[in-house]
Amino acid sequence: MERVVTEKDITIKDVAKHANVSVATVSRVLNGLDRVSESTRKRVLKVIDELNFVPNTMAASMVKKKTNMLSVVVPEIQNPFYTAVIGGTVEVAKKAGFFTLVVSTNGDEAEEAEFFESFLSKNVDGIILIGTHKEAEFYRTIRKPTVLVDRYINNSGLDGVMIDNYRGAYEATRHFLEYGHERIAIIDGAHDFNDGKDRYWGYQQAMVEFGVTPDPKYHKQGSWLEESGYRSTVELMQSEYPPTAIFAANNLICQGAIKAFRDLKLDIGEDISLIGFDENELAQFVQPRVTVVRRPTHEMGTQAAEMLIQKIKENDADQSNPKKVVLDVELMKRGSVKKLN
Amino acid sequence: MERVVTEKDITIKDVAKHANVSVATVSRVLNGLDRVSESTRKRVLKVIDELNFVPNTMAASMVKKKTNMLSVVVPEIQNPFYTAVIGGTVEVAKKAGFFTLVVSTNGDEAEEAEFFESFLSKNVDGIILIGTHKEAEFYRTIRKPTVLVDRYINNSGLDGVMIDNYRGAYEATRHFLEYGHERIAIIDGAHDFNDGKDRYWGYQQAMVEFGVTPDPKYHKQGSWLEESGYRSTVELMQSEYPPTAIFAANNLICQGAIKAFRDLKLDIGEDISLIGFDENELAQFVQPRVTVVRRPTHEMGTQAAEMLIQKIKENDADQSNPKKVVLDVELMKRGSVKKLN
DNA sequence: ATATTATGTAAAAACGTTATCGCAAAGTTG
DNA sequence: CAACTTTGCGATAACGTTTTTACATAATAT
Repeated sequence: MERVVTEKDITIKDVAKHANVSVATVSRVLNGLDRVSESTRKRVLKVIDELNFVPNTMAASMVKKKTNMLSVVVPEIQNPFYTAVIGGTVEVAKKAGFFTLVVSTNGDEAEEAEFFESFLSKNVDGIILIGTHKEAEFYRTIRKPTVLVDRYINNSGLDGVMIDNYRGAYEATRHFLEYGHERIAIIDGAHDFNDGKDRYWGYQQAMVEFGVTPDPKYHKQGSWLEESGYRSTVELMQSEYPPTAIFAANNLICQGAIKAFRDLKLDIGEDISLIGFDENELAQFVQPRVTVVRRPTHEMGTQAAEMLIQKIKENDADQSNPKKVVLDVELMKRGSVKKLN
Repeated sequence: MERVVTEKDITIKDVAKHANVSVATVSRVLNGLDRVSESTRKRVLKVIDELNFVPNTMAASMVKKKTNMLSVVVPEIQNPFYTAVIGGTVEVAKKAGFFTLVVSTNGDEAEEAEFFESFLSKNVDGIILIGTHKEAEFYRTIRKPTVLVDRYINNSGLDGVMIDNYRGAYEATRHFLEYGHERIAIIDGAHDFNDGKDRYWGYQQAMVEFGVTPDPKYHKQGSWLEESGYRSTVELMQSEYPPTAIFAANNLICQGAIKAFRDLKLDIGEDISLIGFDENELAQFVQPRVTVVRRPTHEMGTQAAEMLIQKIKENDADQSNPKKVVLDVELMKRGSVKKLN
């Protein structure tokens, strides 16, 4: 049986032998930091090409203690918000010569922990993390340059790129109020992280400022998923005093609400006013389109990657003085809010 | 300044020293293949815990020549079809003890090639690939267990998990024909890969079988993106003899068509009949919902991962006898096709 | 009691690189 | 032309594991 010689068997030693130089020299031409005469450089390069040699980066990074890999850890790879963030980080990482590994934890603390125990977390040069763990303790044990995205954990000691959730919700609610709404409902999920809390808080603040007392029956708290948004919307609209306006605190809840209105035969912008948080497919589809709080998803990814790479270059895993960046949100006014005054 | 001792400095040697055993013994308890007396096992384990030792998997895999990592390479991480496949592979990979690295090539041949030159491709135990390259030559140089998904490249020598694109398109078209349609249009993109070709082919076959000659003006070939689907739909509907039915050959094109109908104020299932390929958000939203050809996206991922892991275990990078699995598609009949007869 | 086999462990050689020394040969200075 | 500097390269020690070989000691068989 004929045996095919695969490239992986060829090492730097073979190259050295064929080129009549030492392995050190081959390594030098490979990395190009040290001076090598032009003639030997050419010769070595030629042999490398002939033998189809590809260096074993694993061995290299063992001694260099660098892998040129980042990883970005997200709760859910199917959510467009997260893929947008991923897109951003991959983009800048690549420019800086880093490869990006994507890990999805399914929002499960155990899976997240498992990742940090694994091969990856140890050999990656840095981590971009949209965390699932709630306690700061977990984050403090991370011994790697790390940047949190979206959800910031107080006392985690880590850098973070966030958006102003408070202001986003505040602006949305104020928009309702300025258009004369008072029976304004908010649909959100668990307040496990700051983002959720802040959105609720922003909503409340705006209400209070306009002299409207937030009514608990207009706060529907379920999960952050579409189905929950659907159910909450139906309940609200079928209650005795249905709201005239609904703030859907994330993209999936908003989609649920839109579907509910479709099934309840309620016209958005007419029978009911709606503002969503984050862009989503349906918000852009229905007529009139739905006003949403937009955040710079892609930019969150690029920002985080830039900060992380900076940290890596400075060899900085220091957790004593975390840097936080807050990006701005924007209220995309479209036709889903009816003017009552 | 107080110096924090980080875990990464602790090696198997330290453990050995503290436990009064040799490094070999520590390795043995770590891997558990060799017999170690219960007492020393306990002792070593205790030290490992105390010192917070975590083995450097990089070093390990260098000698083992195994990393327990797979990678899945997709053209576009934002497309839900691909994320579904990813979800499937990650699921079974994890069960088998493999970590999955996700790489997105943006449908760019150069980026794909770059990946195969990089660290990852060399140190991963196997690859699941939704390829971007068109020539078989590229695939024949891959010296790793690899399974192609969705797009099969003839003569690549690689295993593949595909679906029956031909039959999917055939069934869709036949459905139109059986409901009395004759002016049936197809909107697709470039025929770069088999999937696209086969879908067009299936459409044509059905037409011919029903004695309807496919009219070239009803074949709109643009890109596979939403915008192109939108434009093609508008052109078709504004032409002199608009079709009564449209087959949108992928998820994005279908979304484009739905948006076009909205803007043209055409009622789906009434003014125009529509069948899409692949599930999508809008197809499930509009009323009536849109009939689509459904393929088992998640299962494509799980199947591929199973085949790959099998191959890895058998240490099989043989390209002489590729195994192909073709999964079945299903026509999800909903309300978007009007009966004309 | 002796020969045989099983058990538990240590020592050392890999794995494929890079980094540190060190030493010739060639180039530069005064 | 002697005394330095460069320049170019080879030897070799890391890096942190696993694997192989070898060798005691304990258990079992005859």
